[in-house]
Amino acid sequence: MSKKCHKVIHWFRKGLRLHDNPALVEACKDALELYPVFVLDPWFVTNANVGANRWRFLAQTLEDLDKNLKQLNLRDERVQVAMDNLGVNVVSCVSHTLYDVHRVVKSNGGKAPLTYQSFQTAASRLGAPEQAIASPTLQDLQGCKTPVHATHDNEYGVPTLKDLNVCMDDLGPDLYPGGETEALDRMERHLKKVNWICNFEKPKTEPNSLLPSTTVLSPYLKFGCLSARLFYHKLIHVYQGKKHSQPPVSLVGQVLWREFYYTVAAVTPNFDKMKGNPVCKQIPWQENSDHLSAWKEGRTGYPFIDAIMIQLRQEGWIHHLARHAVACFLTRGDLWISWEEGQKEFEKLLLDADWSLNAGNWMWLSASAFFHQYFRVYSPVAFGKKTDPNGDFIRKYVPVLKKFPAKYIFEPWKAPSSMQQAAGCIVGKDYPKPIVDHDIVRQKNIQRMAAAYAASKSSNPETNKNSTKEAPSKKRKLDDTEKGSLKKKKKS
DNA sequence: AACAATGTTGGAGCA
DNA sequence: TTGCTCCAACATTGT
Repeated sequence: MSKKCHKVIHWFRKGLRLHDNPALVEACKDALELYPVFVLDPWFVTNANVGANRWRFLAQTLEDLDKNLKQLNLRDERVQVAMDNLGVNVVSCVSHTLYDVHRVVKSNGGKAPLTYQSFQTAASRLGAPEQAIASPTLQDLQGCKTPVHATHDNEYGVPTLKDLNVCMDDLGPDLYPGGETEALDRMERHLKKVNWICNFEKPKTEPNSLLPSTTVLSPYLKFGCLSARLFYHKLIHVYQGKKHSQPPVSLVGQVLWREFYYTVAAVTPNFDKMKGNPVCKQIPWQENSDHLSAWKEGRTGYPFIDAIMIQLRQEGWIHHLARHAVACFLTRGDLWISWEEGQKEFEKLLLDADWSLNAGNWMWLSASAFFHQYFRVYSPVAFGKKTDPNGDFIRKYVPVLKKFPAKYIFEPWKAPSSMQQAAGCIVGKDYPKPIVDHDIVRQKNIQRMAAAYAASKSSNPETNKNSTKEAPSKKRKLDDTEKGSLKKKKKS
């Protein structure tokens, strides 16, 4: 069948794995000589927004990939070869997402789906996602050599963190090692918990547990150490014949959220910016470098927010709802700073930082797109108490506060000074006072959001398809009372 | 055609 | 303790 007559380059870009890698299998079929390469652009090394933990994850992933490729004897022949760029045939395959996202857009009438439901409907018209394919085997590679120079490892081997100029002091504990091997192990460990898989509902998981309450497969999906299609079908297999949760809250639903953001991002210009982004509400955010650095460095004076930001910096992963809390705080909730600033910091520090998801979720949380109920504001005090009334999460990540009693640990500035003294932490000296008064700025910012929404309506009414006539505020009040009475009707 | 219902994930105050 | 209201939105689908 296979005609092993070509010299083939397999360019590893996203799918840093052997399993479910159709382009790699395709390459193996045809290759007399195979050159698997991963390109680390020197420009990228200098300029990319990548923190130490994320560099380490990538280096570990490349090490693991290199090891797995070696097991396929993909580098056992050391032959001098002259590369010939003429007649190179490029094969690229969809395997980073469940679907070809452009087909999903087409299925949605050529428009980006702006709700999860419309995305789901459009995607389901395409049928189930394709099955993941097997890793290439030694059999597949019979008759194929991978010529390398004797100096290969020195010149083209996996770079060390030192090569990458990573600041070793910035590295936190190595909780989530990179690589396909770890990804598959981690997935299998979770798949064994059948009841947990079947009952999983994302909004019910905890943002501030001491151990992650979710799978933490996101970094592996981001780098392609794990195939989304493989995870999807493994989940469907566990569900077979059992009652199980449904999208959007289920685990399959989480993979579909990823797909949703990939789909919208693929056809939306300037998706990672406010200006020139047709789906993004234009909001007059303000700059405040003091507040921004306090947020980044975990010095806002709100222990729940600060603990999350410190966990992010140290460990490179925080729970989805913790992201909600700090994102709301930075933008529409408290600091009124552009979501683009938060996006940059997440991109640098999150192991799972994924362009489409990062931008999409920041727009969601700042009520700039997809989500519009801007009066739903997370309290930096109350939200964390629900799942961690004792404040153990805060005690772990902001240890200066650890001696405060539970009653005050979410708002230490309210503790009597004798208690602050006993705890060995004076607020304003050993731990900052709150940089804003949440109860006050919350009100003010809701008003600002209302104004921004109203402005976008009047300046750009044709984006609203059926707004041929203006909706004056009196009319709006009428709608409100109608809504209220309807709610009552529904209940009775 | 017009209108109703629906949607991952808020919180305070009050009965 | 639970459930409702207020804060006052938008895209999409169903009737």
